[in-house]
Amino acid sequence: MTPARFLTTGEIGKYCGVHFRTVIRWIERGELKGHKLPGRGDHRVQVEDFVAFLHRNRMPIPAELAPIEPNRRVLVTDDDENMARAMARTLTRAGYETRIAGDGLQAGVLLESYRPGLMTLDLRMPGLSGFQVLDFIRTESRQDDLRILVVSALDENELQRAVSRGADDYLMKPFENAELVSRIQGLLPLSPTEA
Amino acid sequence: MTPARFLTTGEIGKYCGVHFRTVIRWIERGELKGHKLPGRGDHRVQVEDFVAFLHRNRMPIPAELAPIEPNRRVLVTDDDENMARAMARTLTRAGYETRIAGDGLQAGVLLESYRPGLMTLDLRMPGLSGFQVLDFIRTESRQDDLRILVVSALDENELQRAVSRGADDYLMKPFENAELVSRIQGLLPLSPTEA
DNA sequence: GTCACAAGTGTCATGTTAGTCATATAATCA
DNA sequence: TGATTATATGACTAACATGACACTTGTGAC
Repeated sequence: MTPARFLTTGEIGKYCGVHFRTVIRWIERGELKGHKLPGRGDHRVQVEDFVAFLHRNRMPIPAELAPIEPNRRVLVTDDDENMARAMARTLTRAGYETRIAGDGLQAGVLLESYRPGLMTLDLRMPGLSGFQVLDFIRTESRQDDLRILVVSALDENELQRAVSRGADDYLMKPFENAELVSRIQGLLPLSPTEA
Repeated sequence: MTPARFLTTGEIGKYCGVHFRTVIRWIERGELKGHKLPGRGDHRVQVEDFVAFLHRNRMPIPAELAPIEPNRRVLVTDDDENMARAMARTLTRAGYETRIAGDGLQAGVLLESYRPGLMTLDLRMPGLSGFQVLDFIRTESRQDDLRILVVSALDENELQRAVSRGADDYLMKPFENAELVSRIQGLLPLSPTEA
């Protein structure tokens, strides 16, 4: 439950690095939507109005006020650029956001900065053992909610082994686009409005 | 709630010894990240962005703006585990904190989660071109203040090229421990109490 | 050396806004 | 309830934005 649906002038002032006196003047000028309470005439601003105000003025939005949108971000890792692009295109059409990582470093950085809800993992990235990757992500990374779909041309035994090491599902190359989408939808469902 | 601290153009001007008019121009030119307030259009800059700006331009950082302990974290990347351990040990003795990344994925994750002030980069990581790494870090990652020390057995020409691609300094293998420490101290100085 | 040029910075004047102070009152907390 | 904190308000002061222009510095051509 969100603790404060409404913000006071003082709170807004702190968020904006501004004196609350200034916030009152913003409200009086109509730049920031708010209302007055009986009594002393305190101002209250709805969080969403404040966020809209911040957005309108290109001001940074504090993380705790940002609306939590469902995670539909997919990180596609594959050193074969064409393959990666094709997968990303398919997923974009299906309603996902995608980023591509062509090597381990990019994958690592994007895992932390892009915070995907799912990553596809090629078990044969150059310089990386896919199993080491799984172990590392499951033990070192703090992303418990990250789904991992292993995509590889290895035989089914290996893929099964990947699942036992921490992958959530697997897909054998070559595969149909529809198959890719359905596997991913199984792991990271989209809400009806997004699909 | 942790409201971000903001600075005005005047405050920044005093910190930098320039007129606030100049600060405004920096912001308009995009060299310093900032945003405007409604009303008069005052600029506000987040402390964190200002510190990054100072770091980028090799300007001294006022102590009161870095209340968080100075960053003395070093990420050692080398696929040769013995080499990595030796470097880490040397740096630990010199007063640094260290983490080791044995492959690109670990390096990427640790770059974002460990937030080192400096990383040593082996130009010959399996599956990674060192130059691609430099490009990627300098363009994609938002860690402007990350120092990169290239450590490699490549010839001097290549190392020079690495510097022109975004590395801050280089060190040829093999090297003496003292040399390693002095290079890193040059890029990421420890305060007297830490040394 | 010097000349021209470009880019960055400081200065000035003007208009507007944001911060400060004092005081009153409501809201919050123990 | 009583004490403390937060907010509102008005008047005043300080700070900032902006445009125009001058000054400084660095660079390259001659």
